[in-house]
Amino acid sequence: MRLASWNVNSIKVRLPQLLEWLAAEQPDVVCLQELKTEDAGFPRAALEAAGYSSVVSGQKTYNGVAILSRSPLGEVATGIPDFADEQRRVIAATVRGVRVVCVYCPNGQAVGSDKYDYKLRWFEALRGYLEAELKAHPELAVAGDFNVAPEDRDVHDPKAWEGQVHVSERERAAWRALLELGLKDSFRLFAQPEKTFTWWDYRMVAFRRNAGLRIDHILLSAALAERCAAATVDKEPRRLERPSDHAPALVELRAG
DNA sequence: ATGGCTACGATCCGTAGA
Repeated sequence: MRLASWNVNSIKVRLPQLLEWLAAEQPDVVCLQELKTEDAGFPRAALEAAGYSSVVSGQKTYNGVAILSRSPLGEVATGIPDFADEQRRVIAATVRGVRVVCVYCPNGQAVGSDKYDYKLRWFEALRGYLEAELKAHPELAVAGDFNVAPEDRDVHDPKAWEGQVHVSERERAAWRALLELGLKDSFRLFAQPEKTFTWWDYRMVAFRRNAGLRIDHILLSAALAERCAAATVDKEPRRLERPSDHAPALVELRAG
């Protein structure tokens, strides 16, 4: 099973690129973030025609997540249980026995801001949710835009970013708390090229300078990590005209 | 100099992203 995650930064703007990418890469399951549209505006028919069924938790202007799959999607759930949140950031479904949780974690804006506090509370709620999901579903993948660069090697210029939002100690601790549940950062299961990132600012010709962060991740439970044959980042879509500022992350899972 | 794009929904600029 080929599983991907991509923050598309508007499904309406990126649909042509998404369709081309699906045809080229043939992923089985795709977690999408930042749809920026309500469910009614989601291009369900176009994706169906491309061979993908979808489940969506959309929102106007901000946020919005979806899971696409070439196999049937079951046990669909949205949001984090017991965490009241207007923002559509989480959707989960089961595909071929694998529990897939798609997340768009809060940005946090600036350390010390209200949004930063919300980000930390949100991660704590996510941790509790994933702890329960792991117990119910040993084959668990959590894919999305985490808005955390876990280590300095995930940051193009650690000195410039020191203490900033996305790399601050409390955010990294929140990330490590997810790993402590027994989840593995799939990207780090393999030797990787240095300075592999998943996000580059639209400004400052950041992509051409590879001035990026690795903030989009696919976490795997132990049972899935054992079956993981590859974990990569596909920078190609970021090279296109009018790209998303994020690149897709992918994993290859052997049959269980 | 802390900006610089991009998307959105509302105007002809503000909010948010990261």
